[in-house]
Amino acid sequence: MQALPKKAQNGTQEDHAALPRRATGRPQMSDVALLAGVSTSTVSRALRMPDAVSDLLRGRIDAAIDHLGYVPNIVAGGLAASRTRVIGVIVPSLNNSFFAATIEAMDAAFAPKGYQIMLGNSGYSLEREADLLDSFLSWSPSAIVLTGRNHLRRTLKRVVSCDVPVVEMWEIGDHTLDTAIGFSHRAVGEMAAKHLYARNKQRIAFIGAALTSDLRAKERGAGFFDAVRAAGRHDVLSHTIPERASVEVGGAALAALLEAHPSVDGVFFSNDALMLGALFECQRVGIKVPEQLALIGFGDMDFSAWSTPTLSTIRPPRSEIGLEVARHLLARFADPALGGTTIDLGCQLMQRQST
Amino acid sequence: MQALPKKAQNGTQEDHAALPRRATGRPQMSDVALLAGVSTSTVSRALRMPDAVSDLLRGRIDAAIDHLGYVPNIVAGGLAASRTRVIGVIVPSLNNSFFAATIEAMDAAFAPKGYQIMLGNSGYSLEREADLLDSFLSWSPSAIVLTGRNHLRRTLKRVVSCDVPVVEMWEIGDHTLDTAIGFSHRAVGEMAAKHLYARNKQRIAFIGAALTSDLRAKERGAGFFDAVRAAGRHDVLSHTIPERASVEVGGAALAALLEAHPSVDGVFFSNDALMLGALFECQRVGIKVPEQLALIGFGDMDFSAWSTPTLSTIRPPRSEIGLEVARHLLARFADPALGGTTIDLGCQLMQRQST
DNA sequence: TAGATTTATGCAATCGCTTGCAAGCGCTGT
DNA sequence: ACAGCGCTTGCAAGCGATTGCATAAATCTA
Repeated sequence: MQALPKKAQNGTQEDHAALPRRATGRPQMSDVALLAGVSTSTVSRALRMPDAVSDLLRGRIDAAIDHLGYVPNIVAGGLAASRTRVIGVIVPSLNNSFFAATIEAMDAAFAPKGYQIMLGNSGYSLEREADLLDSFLSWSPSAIVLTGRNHLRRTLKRVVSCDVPVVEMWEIGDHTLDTAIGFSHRAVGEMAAKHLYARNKQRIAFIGAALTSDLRAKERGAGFFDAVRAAGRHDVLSHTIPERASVEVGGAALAALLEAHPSVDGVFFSNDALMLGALFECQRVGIKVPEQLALIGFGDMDFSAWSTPTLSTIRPPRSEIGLEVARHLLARFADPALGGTTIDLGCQLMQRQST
Repeated sequence: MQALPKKAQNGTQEDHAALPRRATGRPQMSDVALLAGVSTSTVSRALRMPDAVSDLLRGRIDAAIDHLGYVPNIVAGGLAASRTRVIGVIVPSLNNSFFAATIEAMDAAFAPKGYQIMLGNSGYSLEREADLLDSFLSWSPSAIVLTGRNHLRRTLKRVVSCDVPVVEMWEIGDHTLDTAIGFSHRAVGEMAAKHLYARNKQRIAFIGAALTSDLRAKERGAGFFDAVRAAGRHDVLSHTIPERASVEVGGAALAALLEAHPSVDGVFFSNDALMLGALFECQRVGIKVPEQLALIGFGDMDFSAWSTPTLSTIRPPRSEIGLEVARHLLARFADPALGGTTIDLGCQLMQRQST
């Protein structure tokens, strides 16, 4: 395809000669080298490891680069180096502001170092996660970041056979695939239950959404029940729904819970959105919060601190996770010996008016 | 592949010879070719244009591919073809659920066709947008998707000089860089004002956040004022704040507006989050919604349909935009003659209890 | 049945950069 | 004066695919 679209005069000086088969039209490293009077290897080094090149040449090269407006071809570089500065990140959802904050923070830390996040959305499906992983690996990424500790066998297999740094985020536990950065969801559930008891609530319950796919939410529920049992109560009250957590389903879930167990006086929600829906339901039917019913959630979403009443919740280290993942990986690229660590960033109880 | 980490037997037959300098350890196209008894060009064609290859060979190739678990090296392919199946998408924010929904939809449409979205977060900065564009272009993407119609000169320059399909989303207008898919924010503002008047409100106002950077929100405000003036009112009431829209700032903004203009009886918010904050403020100080004060927002966020009272809002075609962008681009890859269109997806007034 | 087309393959030349290796250079110590 | 050392630099061989062109085989005229 020569004629119309592109032009491609990347030849040495005469552009009458046989045109190259393809061309990007942009200046390339050899142009920079020519202009600076050095070889391409030196240009490459000036870019990759600046202090391996003398000040004199580095100056000439830099000048040539911005004279030409040279932008390296990352794809060519990636092929030659057989790895790209891509970080494959797989999250279960984008709509969920938890992960959005984590990704923003991660990206903010990676971008200045020249690493590009490649985002994948598994939709809480482990199958899809495995597929995404495969397609990410074909980019020869510098690292892979997965959400949670639960993966398909083939995911694990691929990941170990590919010898690429992997970090699991947003959840920690005993075993570790490689590196885990997050917090214990079980501890979150326990914290919620203990807090409700501390606020003198007697019959406390758990409302969870989409627990079959959102295993971290399920863990929070399990931690909650552990604490209930540890307190000597044996009636484990809960209402769970198959739908994804949202304000919409929160109200109905609360209504259903109260219908089944009218004496409940405190509720822990697997997610703040559910709790907000429940708060609206309380306003609708005239339940006093927190006097009649105490509410505590998870996530510390935007609205929780500013609703009427304000909502108690447990705040996960959303951006901290992203930042820490980036930090860890960056350190590891510099020194591959690192890795295999588990970092617990903990969670914070935000006590507000609803409890 | 067998031997543990890397091994690299991509030689012709004897692997005792000097090992290659580097190797990925994964099987490559030549392995597939060898096993299927064809040349690599045939394998490549079987992958790229299946019906250019005979059924017999295609069968053998497919078998070889999944026998070896071959995954093509996208980077090598990208270099050879001088373009990758990457779509560079730049949005102003990820936390904002508007764009998250658009991206999810776009990704869902692109992924099955083998295109990978590369996401960039400009943080509402045009400078950063331009930088991101540069770094995306060095990936030789198949297309670039930008948010909005407002860009730096150098962004435009780069984009035209690179001869890559570009679509601007979430906003349309008269001029078009290449293709625009979205809706008119001015029309949204007008719709809001007209609706408030239709509900018999007399003194209506606009509350906007971060209008200097969020030019689409500003447009919505401008459309609102247009309609106010068209209705013969000349006191254009508004309160704007520099912070980004959030539930937090919505309450304070409403309080400030009412302090300055106590007679206001209807408010249009540049964003639903602001409106929710204002609703909480109303609950706090005992303002009756909609009797004393009507509220209408923009975005139709998760909570708007389920709050107490439910909130009127104007719903943008969030996922529709993503889907349409993907559709357009996919069609265009097949037939490069397309392009230069503007698609207005419109917005929908969701009338609820707050007006 | 020979000649003209139309497929279906393979050959080999790239795509634009990275990097192992070796050569060049200016010093130092003896 | 020269071997030895460290630091820069260039040479050239890849990295693993894609694809223009040529060729072989199959199909279609006349």
